[in-house]
Amino acid sequence: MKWLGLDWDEGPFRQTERFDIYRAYGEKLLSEGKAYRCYCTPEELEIRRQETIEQGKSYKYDGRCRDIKDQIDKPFVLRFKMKQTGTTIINDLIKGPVHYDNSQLDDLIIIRSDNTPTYNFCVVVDDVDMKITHVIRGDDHLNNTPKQIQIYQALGWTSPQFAHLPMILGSDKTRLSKRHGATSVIAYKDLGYLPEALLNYLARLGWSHGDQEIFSLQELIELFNFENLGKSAAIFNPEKLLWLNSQYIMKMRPEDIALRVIPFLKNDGINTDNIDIKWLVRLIILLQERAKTLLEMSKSIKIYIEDNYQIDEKARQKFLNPQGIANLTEMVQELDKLLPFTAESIGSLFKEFSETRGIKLKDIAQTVRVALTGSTASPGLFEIIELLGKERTLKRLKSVLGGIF
RNA sequence: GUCCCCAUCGUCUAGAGGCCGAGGACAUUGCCCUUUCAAGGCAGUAACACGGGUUCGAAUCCCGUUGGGGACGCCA
Repeated sequence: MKWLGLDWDEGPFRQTERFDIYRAYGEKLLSEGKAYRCYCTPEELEIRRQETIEQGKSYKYDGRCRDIKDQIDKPFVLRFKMKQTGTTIINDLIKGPVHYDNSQLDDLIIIRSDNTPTYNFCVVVDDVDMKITHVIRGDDHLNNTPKQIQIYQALGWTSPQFAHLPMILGSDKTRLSKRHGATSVIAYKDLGYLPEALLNYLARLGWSHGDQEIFSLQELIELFNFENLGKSAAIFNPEKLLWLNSQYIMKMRPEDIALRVIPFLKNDGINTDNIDIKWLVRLIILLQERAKTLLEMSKSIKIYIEDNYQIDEKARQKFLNPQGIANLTEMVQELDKLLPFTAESIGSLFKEFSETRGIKLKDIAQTVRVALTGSTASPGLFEIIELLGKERTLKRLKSVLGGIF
């Protein structure tokens, strides 16, 4: 959450540290006759469960220990006495009213035989104890809610407002979980995603504000509401997240990108201590609209920092052929003479070079690009040359020529 | 199986009975720009699951069907 830029006001609270509170509430319900001791063993329950399933019926605890008056000298759990008639209604902020027939709600265990409380009991007690007004959670909890509502009532408390958000599904349409590829939030950090982008993407999943796609955290805080939340599950779409990430990278200040990309460079074995930040920022400006993630950005930067880049084999065959080498040799001489050494003057030189030789600009440009960066794709060549400077440009080009002859 | 939820382009969504011959975004296709790759611009393909109602009029309301998801633990 911290990585996402999210903050919280209280806690965290550990339920394991609050066991006494839950037990006290359990005792209270027991003494008021709203809960009872159940002596059925897990094994017995399992057998009964199997039997009902075999008969094709839905299992529900039959309440056989409800009316045992005397305390028996056997291990027991505390079960909550659910109403058996009538209806429990959730007035959900998102789903609207949801009705449950009380006859299908069974007496759930609130305290285990080892005297520890169960999840469904803990959350209710916590809400009561901490005077929680709104419970907002995934709609996989919707079915627990009617049971919880009855416990709030038994505790003499009006239940909080509920809002059950739709699930986020994986591309296979099953619930997103640790099992299938569902990368954890922090894994996106390592992949070079910006927390702002991920947060934006997640917020837009199941919620909308007209046609707006990009929201700052501040806007999200101001605009987020229950009315514009959707009811149906959404499928996680990595491509759109990637697009959003690239949008954020394009709009971010290059100085800020520099700060965030440095850890990636370090991670790639680059000594970032002697990097000239101003130079790095200039490079980032050129890379900003081409890199979709910080990781991509880092890989691109590496090419301009380290001179031992690899030349793509296909590119070499296509552009560093005999004609290309001849042109490159002449270009090295021209560049060597060039003053001042700026993107503008370099551009003029290239145009003049191609015109006087009757070749296309892109032919010489691509040849130099491949020699200089190892690839047919890069930011504007003249800017790259300027950024590298005369010395390193010539060093790189000569080394390519040297490697061939 | 039982119960609950949900249903608009491949995906995220706009849509609160007439403004919808359904809008935006991602992806995709074509074109433009161009020293490459991007970015950007323009154009295109593409959806109201189906069947009944209600209404002068339904993507919008009701019912059913189908499909999808979730829950059915001495897990959380």
